[in-house]
Amino acid sequence: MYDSGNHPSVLFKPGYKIWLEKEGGVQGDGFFQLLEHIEQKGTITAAAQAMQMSYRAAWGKIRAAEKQWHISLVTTRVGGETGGGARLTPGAIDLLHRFGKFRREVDAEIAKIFADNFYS
Amino acid sequence: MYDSGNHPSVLFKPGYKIWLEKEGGVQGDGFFQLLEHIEQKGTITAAAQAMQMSYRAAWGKIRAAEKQWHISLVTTRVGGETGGGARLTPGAIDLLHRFGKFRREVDAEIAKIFADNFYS
DNA sequence: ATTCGTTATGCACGGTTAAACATATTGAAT
DNA sequence: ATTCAATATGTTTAACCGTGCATAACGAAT
Repeated sequence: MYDSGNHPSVLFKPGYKIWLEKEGGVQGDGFFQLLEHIEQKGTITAAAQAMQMSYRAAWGKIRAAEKQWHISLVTTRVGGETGGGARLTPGAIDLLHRFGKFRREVDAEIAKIFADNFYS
Repeated sequence: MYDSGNHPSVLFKPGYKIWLEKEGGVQGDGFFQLLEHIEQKGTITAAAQAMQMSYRAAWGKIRAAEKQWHISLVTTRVGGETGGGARLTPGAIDLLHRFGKFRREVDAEIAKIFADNFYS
């Protein structure tokens, strides 16, 4: 019925999620990907579409992060010939780069640690 | 209103969650703590109380893990003078130790990586 | 046969979170 | 003044998950 004979450690994979916290506010991969898309596309609307989420959801995440973290992350302009647009603040760009590097290094390190403990 | 003047990286803390995956089944800290309590107390009931969860919830987690992972983790006996009891299988003990070490090493490594990227 | 503490399991309820809906508003261009 | 694309919000719906409730079965001891 059960294969308790085999080593249990085999076939397992590590799962994890990382994020940034500050005063109760937490944001992870999804949020920073959203910021990245805003930087590329120039509008929240296009960024939201790229992430397959509603504009409402995207806007809500940004607002929540700014409110909880007490930081300005996205500056917007409304109206005009293009309807409007959005850009990242220098602070957001800095945070984006730091988180990206943090994530990549964590990815590599967790893979290594996991292999050490589960494939030996 | 916003303190975009200050370096945004300051005051942030890293957040994360790690777990083990196998064929869709995932289990993390809570589950392994539960196993640890079962090992110490000898019954699922006592282990559940120690974790402030219902017996129902504890039992459900164990069953789910065994079913999804196709591994026997907890052997139980029902009835008798003590009413019954539960013990960990060798496979569960092995997994418990591996996860514990995995977690401790990840804890240390993430703290280091975070400091490198956010306090520099 | 009765008691007792534990395992075993279905089911119904509630709360938290995410997605969907519905409207305003803005401002350059024509 | 009308159009247009995007920002800006409140409100409502739906889905999911954990928790608790209720009940049954088990087996050694008395």
